[in-house]
Amino acid sequence: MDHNEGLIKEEKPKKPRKVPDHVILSGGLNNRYWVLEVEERPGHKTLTISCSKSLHPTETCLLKDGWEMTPVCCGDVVHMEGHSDSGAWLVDREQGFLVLLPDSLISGTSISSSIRCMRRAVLGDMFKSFDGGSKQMLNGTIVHEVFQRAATAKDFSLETLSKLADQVLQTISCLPSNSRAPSRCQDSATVVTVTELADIEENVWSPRFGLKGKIDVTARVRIQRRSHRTLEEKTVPLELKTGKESNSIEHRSQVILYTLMSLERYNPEAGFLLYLKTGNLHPVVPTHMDRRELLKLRNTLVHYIHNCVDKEKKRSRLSRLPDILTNRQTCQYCPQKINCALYERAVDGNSADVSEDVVRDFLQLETGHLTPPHLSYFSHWLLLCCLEAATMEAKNGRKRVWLRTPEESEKNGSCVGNVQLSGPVTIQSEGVFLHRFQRSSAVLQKGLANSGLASGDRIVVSDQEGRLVGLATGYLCEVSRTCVNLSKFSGVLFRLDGDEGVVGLSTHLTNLSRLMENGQDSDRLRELVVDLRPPEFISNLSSVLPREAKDTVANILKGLNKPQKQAMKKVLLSKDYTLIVGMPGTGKTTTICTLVRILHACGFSVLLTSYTHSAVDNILLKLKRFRVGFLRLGQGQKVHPDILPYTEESIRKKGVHTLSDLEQLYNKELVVATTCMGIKHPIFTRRRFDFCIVDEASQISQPICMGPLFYAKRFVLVGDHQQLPPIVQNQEARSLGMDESLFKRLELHSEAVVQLNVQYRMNRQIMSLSNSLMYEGRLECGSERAATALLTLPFLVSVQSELSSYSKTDPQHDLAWIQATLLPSNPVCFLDCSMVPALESVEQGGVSNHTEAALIHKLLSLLIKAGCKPSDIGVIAPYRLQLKSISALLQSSAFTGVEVNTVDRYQGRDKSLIVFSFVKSTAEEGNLGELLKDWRRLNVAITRAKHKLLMVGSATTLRRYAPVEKLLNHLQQENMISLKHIIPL
DNA sequence: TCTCTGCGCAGAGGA
Repeated sequence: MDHNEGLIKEEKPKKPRKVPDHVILSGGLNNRYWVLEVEERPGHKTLTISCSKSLHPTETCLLKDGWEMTPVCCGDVVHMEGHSDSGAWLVDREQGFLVLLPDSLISGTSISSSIRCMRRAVLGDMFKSFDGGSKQMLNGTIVHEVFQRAATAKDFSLETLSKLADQVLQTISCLPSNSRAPSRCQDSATVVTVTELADIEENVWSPRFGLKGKIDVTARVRIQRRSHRTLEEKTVPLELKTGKESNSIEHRSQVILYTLMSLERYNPEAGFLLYLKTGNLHPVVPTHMDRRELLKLRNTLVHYIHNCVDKEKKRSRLSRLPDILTNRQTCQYCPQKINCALYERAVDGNSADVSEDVVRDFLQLETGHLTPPHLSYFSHWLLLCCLEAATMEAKNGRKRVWLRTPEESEKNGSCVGNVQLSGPVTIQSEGVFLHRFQRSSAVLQKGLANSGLASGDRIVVSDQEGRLVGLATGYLCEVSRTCVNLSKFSGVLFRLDGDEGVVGLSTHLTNLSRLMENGQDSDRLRELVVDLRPPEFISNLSSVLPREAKDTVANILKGLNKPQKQAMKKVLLSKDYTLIVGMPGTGKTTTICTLVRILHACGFSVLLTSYTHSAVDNILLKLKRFRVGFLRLGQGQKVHPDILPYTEESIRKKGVHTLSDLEQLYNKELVVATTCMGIKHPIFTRRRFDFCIVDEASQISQPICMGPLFYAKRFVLVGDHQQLPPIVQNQEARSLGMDESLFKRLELHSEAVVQLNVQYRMNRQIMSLSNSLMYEGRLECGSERAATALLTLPFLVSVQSELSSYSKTDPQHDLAWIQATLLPSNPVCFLDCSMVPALESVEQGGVSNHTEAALIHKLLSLLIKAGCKPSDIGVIAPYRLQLKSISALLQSSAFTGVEVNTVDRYQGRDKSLIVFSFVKSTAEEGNLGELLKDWRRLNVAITRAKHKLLMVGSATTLRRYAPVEKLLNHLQQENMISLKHIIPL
């Protein structure tokens, strides 16, 4: 018997009985239930659910009349609509809804597109297609814009329309053929008149139904029913259509979904479809059946989106998608064609054997140009991205906007609640509004200044009660100011949440899909990236170097050291790519800047990119000084102030009126700079470059790094794989190689690699640490001056004598170790706290070590007293929580300027003096943590100091980390200082 | 066991 029971348990997919930390459950209107059990019977399904994290008490939910087909699993979160009879919910034909995974908001268009093809809707969620769209779509966008502007101005006269059209686009020939104000809808029984516009492009998030969308027009209407002889005022959604007047299920479904998602805002009973070609207004009055069927579609869609990987024997693999349609007509215009075929072959390469002829022909047509290695590269990275996306989704902070109260969110600094509009809303520029918010008087004393939100942050505006979620998004201009239009809510209390956004990995997947396309750019890149075809070089410089540029180039080269010169030469000779390894302190930025100058002088066009905005701007700031012109693409909010004049936004302000003006703006500069993610810019539909340079390349994941490479004939990757790799959150994805950058992958072709090994940052002793840890002695000092540079401490003598006298009066305290530590002539010190002891403390959200923090505080006080400038000091720790505890001790003004940051954030930067807190110190075995196991992170940490590096940690614990052990073994006796007890000062 | 930067968005029509 026991044996049997064991077997049955094994068969059922075992889901954790415990609810994970990030899941938030609740009862009430916006309830969230956890599914504990699913029992299937013919014709119905019973769920055991609970809205309490303790999973007690439980309730039941009976699904029937088609609802039993809902793909709900144990461990899912669901939302219940309808009512329960003492804990027993019923969802059937007549009543109730079940919303699966309600915190994944699905857009109205996704759902309506799933009516025709569920597979397309799922793929559409994964891959944002790149194709610029059709003429009709462009026309649609323009006409929408014109209509909405005319509606705002309440003027539909032909003159106004054509004026507005001119504003939208200078060259326009397509206007709605019927330009009268479309405000009436008549059928025999009712007359509907639009009386007022409440909003344009209203953004709606509906966590109750798991929906989101943008409503073209929200209108106030007067409904006159002949039979009742009554007048009714209503607010309703209006969906504009510029194409054929089809009144199709898709169009109507969109409207039905809009009425559902705005239920809490104004409870519309109906919505309208407005066809601009004819001016006809079609009422859409949703029935329970309509809503029921659309929510069922939503549930199926969200199920596929969330379960794109499944686990078999602890190994994840891609799940099957809904079947491919065999109706070629529907597929003809599908933008997901290639992804549809790729996915089919990626998941099951042999499926072509069993499928129908039409499908086989389709697969051949779309993917026939690809070899098995290509397909497996695609499916491998697709799996990695799906794994990573799942981890990111679980942590997705956006749902906190509706699941957490503002008070809860304020505690971790991501929110400001209880604010009111104060003062008038002003228009900043076209469609951008400036709002002022103020704490309502009840909570005024708390103030806004020290919330976690800072100017430049993206924020989401919602109402305090959670009825109007995601009303608008915008940027925080100054504390208490934002740019969104909310003038209609003058009496409402708002909350502002920091918006991390939902990035997902759609750029990764889009790039991967692009790599598989059948076309010149993709074919070439596939050959280099996937097939690893060896890069080719030409043999003679004279053929690439224009005669008139020779002198200029020679002049520029003068300032470079030998390996830097080699790098320049290699790039010029390359036909495919060059990899530049920039070891710490070897002047990567200078090298890139010089490279751009040379290429520019030769008349080559250059696409200059990096992963982060700051890295892009660092190069541009240098470039600017050499009078090399460039165009900087990207959000002004993120760009360095000194680079702002070079952005498209700023140049446009000076007057770009015609298409040729725009063309000029995009083509004028040889050098265009942006981040790797910024490649969706329209400039890339036209322009190709001679060279693409990618900085920070060893920190960028392969699918992102290849993005800009599509647009250039040759590329240069700059990085150092001995420093930090791309960050991958999902453990399995990391173990399957997601943290291998393209830089690392291509490095096997050593003929393409140039090493910059001459460094000017560290003095000899500091450099030798890194040399023994990572570079096997290859790193060299560029000058005797750099090699011997020491920290300057003008008042050291007085500090030392103070310490001596303290030692004399208190002989039990031997302070000689501090005196030794302070000496500039002792550039590397490891302060061993094993004996103190200085134990770490593990809290939720991180690890810290208060003793190390206190020690660092003392050391810095003395060093600053001895004359070290606070701005020359950097404090580094691997864990955020430790930074917090150190910063807390450095509050006094004496420390202003000391920069406390993580290893990761210090990459690419340096300071004269660096103090590194290892934090980890534990008596027990195990639980070592990942961060310090990484050789590369340690390498970064010890190569940030120019003149002096102080390390604080417990050698006995740290020896258990292989990289730290190697470091400790290298340290000479005089570098190791063992502390016996806590400092007495 | 905790390191973090990118992103505008959903929808613009066509069968």
